[in-house]
Amino acid sequence: MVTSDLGAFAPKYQRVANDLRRRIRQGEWQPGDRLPAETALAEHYDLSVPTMRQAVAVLRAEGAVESRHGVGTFVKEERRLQRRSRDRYGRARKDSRLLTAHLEHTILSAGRGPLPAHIAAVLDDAEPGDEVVIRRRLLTDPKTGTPEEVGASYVPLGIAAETFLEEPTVVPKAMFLCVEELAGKRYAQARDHWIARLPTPEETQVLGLPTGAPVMHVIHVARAEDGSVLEVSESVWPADRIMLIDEYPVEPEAAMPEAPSEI
Amino acid sequence: MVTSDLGAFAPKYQRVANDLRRRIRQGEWQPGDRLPAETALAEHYDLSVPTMRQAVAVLRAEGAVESRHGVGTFVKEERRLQRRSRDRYGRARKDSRLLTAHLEHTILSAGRGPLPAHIAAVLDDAEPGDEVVIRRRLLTDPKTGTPEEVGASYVPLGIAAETFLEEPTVVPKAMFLCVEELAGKRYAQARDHWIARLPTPEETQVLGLPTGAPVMHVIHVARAEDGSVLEVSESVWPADRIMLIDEYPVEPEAAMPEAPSEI
DNA sequence: CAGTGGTCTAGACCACGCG
DNA sequence: GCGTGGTCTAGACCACTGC
Repeated sequence: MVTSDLGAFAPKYQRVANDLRRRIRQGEWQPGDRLPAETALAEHYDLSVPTMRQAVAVLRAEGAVESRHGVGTFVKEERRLQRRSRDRYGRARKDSRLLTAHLEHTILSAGRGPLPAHIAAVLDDAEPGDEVVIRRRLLTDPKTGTPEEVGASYVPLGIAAETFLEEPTVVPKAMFLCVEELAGKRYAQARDHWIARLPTPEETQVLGLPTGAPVMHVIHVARAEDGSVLEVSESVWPADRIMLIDEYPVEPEAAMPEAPSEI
Repeated sequence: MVTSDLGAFAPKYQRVANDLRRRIRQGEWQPGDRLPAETALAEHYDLSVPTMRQAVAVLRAEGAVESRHGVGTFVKEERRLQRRSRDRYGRARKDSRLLTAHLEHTILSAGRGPLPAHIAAVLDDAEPGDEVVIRRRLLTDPKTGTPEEVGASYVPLGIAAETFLEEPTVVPKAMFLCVEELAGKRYAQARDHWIARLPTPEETQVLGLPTGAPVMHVIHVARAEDGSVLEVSESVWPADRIMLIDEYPVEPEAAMPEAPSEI
């Protein structure tokens, strides 16, 4: 395979961003170290300051560095915490990589409100604007104070109306156990919708994201055996801090080998 | 709940980006429509052209608009194709939302090479640099010519060496069936690792991504009953075109309700 | 106070696609 | 040729932090 001349004619800000990325990976600056000031870097690379800033902005959006206004630009530690999609149901709680137990849970708001359109879009049996109980939460690393996750739960009025789920306090036990008790039904099926995107302005603010940094967004729909929705829960994480894990058995007898596929 | 004054003191380029986003959502410009030229927009919003460009760049990274050099900036259709994480094993092939069957498969390269570090990082039983058979693929929408997915498969030498998997041609049937035949073992367990991030320069080029647009990256590890790796497959999609779906049964008896959790 | 990054301007020049 | 977006420059001014 021929190595392409990728980048030979790339714009300056990209070539410089690539070079900075390489120097960081090679350990020229360690996590926590401050990079030279943008004016100094601009001089070193023989660039104007705005173009140099554009190069640094690339690394900032990637999560490789973090800029603190008035202080400097620092190399970030590359730590992508692993999280299982099904941790919410209590399995694998003993796994040391589990996150949420270490995080501080805050309820941003709780009460009735209209079902957002992006939630209704993944449900066949609900309309945007339907009144539901909405609980918005924020999870923060108590050690660093860093916001790690922002999310919300949507519970049908028939289950949550006039209950403690309308109160803005952390629930006494795992959320799904509360809902099971109130609904009188057991969780039976789940469907997750995983999206990567850029954050909304609100998310940028709440999560303290740098401009251009993407987020991972999961909408989790839980239903009872009879198919009725018990709870919809959505979570948004800064993309550079998370890796979502999904383990499952393969059932080869279900295979239908008719179509060639490289996947 | 009090509506925050978010954006009242936000930078101009953000306020203008928000306004453009709103105008697009309200249908002032339909998908396919061309936005006014940046100079015209700059005049309308009483901004300098560079700042106006910065605002447009936000929408471009979000996937809301697409700029064609020398032509103009156009509103993109919001279509997020749904794809099941486990389609590769032939289930749900009848689902009309399944993607890969409609796509054109191209083998970019096939042959032996070292296991990349980011793949070894999710395996307990392999080291970066281990020699494996690597098949790199590109999936393209034949109607539009748009690249929709770039990816690779990594198969242990013991299975794929001296076989047709080292040839850069599309395999005659589903990949996992080929590997099962060659290995003499059945696929039994799978583990997926889902990451959202900004693309590498190579991915930006191959997928034709605008600057700042994120990608979704999945590493799929398939093992036999005895725990040996049969195949590792990774896929990268432009984030704005995909929603990954994961369905699974909930087993409430596995719950361990000891820890309060809002998730 | 000095140094840093964040925003914004004004304008030059180029590359691209189309008529 | 002309209008478009893509890149780059030079510099101003501000906001934030830490000494």
